Amino acid sequence: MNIRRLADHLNISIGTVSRALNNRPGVHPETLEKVLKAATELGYVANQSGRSLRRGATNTIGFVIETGHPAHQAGDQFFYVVLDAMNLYLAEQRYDLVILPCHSADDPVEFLSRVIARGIVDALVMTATRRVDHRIAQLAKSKLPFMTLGRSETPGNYSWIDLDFEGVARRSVQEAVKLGHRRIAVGLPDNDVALGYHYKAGYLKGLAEAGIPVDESLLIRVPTSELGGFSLGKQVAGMAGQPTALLLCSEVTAAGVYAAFAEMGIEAGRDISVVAFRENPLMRFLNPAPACFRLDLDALGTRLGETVLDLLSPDEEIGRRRGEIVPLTFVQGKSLQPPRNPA
Amino acid sequence: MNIRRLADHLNISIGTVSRALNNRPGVHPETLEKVLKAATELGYVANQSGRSLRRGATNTIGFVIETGHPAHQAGDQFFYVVLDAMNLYLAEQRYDLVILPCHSADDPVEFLSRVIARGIVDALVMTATRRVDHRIAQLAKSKLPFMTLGRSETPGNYSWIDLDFEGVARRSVQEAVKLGHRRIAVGLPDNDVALGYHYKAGYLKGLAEAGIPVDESLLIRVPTSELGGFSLGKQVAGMAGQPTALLLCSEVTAAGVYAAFAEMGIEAGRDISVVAFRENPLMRFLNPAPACFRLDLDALGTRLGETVLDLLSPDEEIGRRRGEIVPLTFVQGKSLQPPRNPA
DNA sequence: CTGTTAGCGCCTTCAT
DNA sequence: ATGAAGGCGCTAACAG
Repeated sequence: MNIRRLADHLNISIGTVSRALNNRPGVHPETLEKVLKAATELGYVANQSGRSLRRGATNTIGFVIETGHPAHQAGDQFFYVVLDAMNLYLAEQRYDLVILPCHSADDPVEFLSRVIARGIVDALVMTATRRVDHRIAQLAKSKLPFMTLGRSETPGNYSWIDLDFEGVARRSVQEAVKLGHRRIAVGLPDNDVALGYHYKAGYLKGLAEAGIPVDESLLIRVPTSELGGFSLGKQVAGMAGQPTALLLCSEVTAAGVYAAFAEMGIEAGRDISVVAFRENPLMRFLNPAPACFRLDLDALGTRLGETVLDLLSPDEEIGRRRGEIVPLTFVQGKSLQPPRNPA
Repeated sequence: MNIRRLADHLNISIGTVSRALNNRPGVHPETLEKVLKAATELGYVANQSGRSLRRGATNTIGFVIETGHPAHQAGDQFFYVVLDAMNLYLAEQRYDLVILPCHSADDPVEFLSRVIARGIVDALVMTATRRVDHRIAQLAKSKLPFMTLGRSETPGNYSWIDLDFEGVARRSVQEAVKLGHRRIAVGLPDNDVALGYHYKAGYLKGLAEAGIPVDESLLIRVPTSELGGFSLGKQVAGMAGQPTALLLCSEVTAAGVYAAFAEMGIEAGRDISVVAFRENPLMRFLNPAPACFRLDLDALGTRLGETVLDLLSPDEEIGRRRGEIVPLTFVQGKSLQPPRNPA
């Protein structure tokens, strides 16, 4: 079923049918109704290729994920919830959302070249942003509008939304210090992902404010995974001058840390305080409950949708590229308690 | 950059350029080389809309997910690993993979109508299959080839791949019975998802083989989530005639069950034996280690890719629709031990 | 308000 | 081995 057959069926021209279907002005109300009715009955939906070719736009937003990247194996439903809310918003604005998976054996930059050149989307949302991100340089050269979830230091004409990793780290230090902690360890990602740098910056700022000197041995880099968390827990608990608190920049590592502690007979809070990152359903099942930070995933998804569509606005002010930092709320938990021998 | 500009740049016709780029026979080797070189240099990639419109095919496979559906919030990296392997295979066959997310406020059937009619993919992989699945009826009416991950009872001309839920349940019963268990409870999904029926069938078969009468109160339906598992654990532990073993058809519920047991001072294996479903990284951190089943996600992803491309084969035998059940391997764990008071 | 028509980028058939 | 030209389905500009 194409527009010609639909038009023939109605004995009118394809031009009128097209106008009717696209809500263009200047169609007789009666004709409009007839067209819409017939389209529904015959199950007509405009062919995307024809429309895109003609319009030079696809009305589709691409969400790029790297299926091999640890940020996406983070486990819980983070992306599902965010995507759901984002998709809902985009649908209201008559945009489609497709997820473009870049597999682990592919080069992310080449992958993007193809996406850009083939013109399958009008704008992109990038994830797993690195501090220095070649994909951003690549996109900046093209004319395809894009935004990133996560800041990068690579310049370019794009918008971004980032979680307040720096604020979370700083607040975590403050909460620990308030209870008397002075030897505070931190688990950081072992790759170039941007959030690691911001988290570290917040940690350092927090220490500086409290007048605590930095001990490099307390900055521990591990893979962002359960296993990484396990290793982190073992390392921290086995250190010569055992820290009294441990801060985490990822929720998946928390389970690993708890498991390592369990094996060693260490209890979070009582022996070593733990501040996790994002509150998630799994945390409900860690005992004692981890102190962590709450994030409205639904609002984040909607905001992503708004921001990416703003990129396409002809209005210069709306279309202006902008950055936005999403705050998280501290949630008290039994994993954070005064140290046994306050300094 | 389009094919015309590339052709002009080379001072040859677009027909020749197209032939060269598509590996068609009858292009002078020298010309071929020149074209490929220029295409790389100028960053030319065929526009997808133009190509699709002309060819009537997109060289793209769609993977449909429902972002609001519990099957996808299952937590761990199941889909990421499967998608990565599938994508890799498809890329080798020069196909692209896109993920099409159907959001929770959308009607899955309407969503598919749009996907079908707009012609954005050549074939679909469906997930979260229901026992009675309207989407399958819908797709069967269309001419779009598709396959499902998970069987359904809805008829249609499609291929499917399913995990051996029935075999897993039956084997779980056998292992429990072998150790002396007779009161064996089972956690089932509280919705129409197909796997629940197969798991139940295997459970019943296992009981029948062991000559154990069915006690309906031991079939417990809970949401497929950590919280559902938590509720399940509480129910099982609190029952009048407490079961000595509990079988799970989903890995996410395991964490919840363990948490519920922990709160009640019950230890898996010692007090109530537990057989979980799929072995995953998180299980590493449940204590005592759950008995479960191993699945090669990588192989599953590749197999999905092969199966979906087979649908498009002009060779009648290769293109034949077929069903395939993927076996899982039993992995012993300390959560499965003889009951304290063997029957 | 409606009909006609050009052309988006590409591939393929036909002619050379 | 290459060039020329039609047409996939659609929308927008123009003519009526």
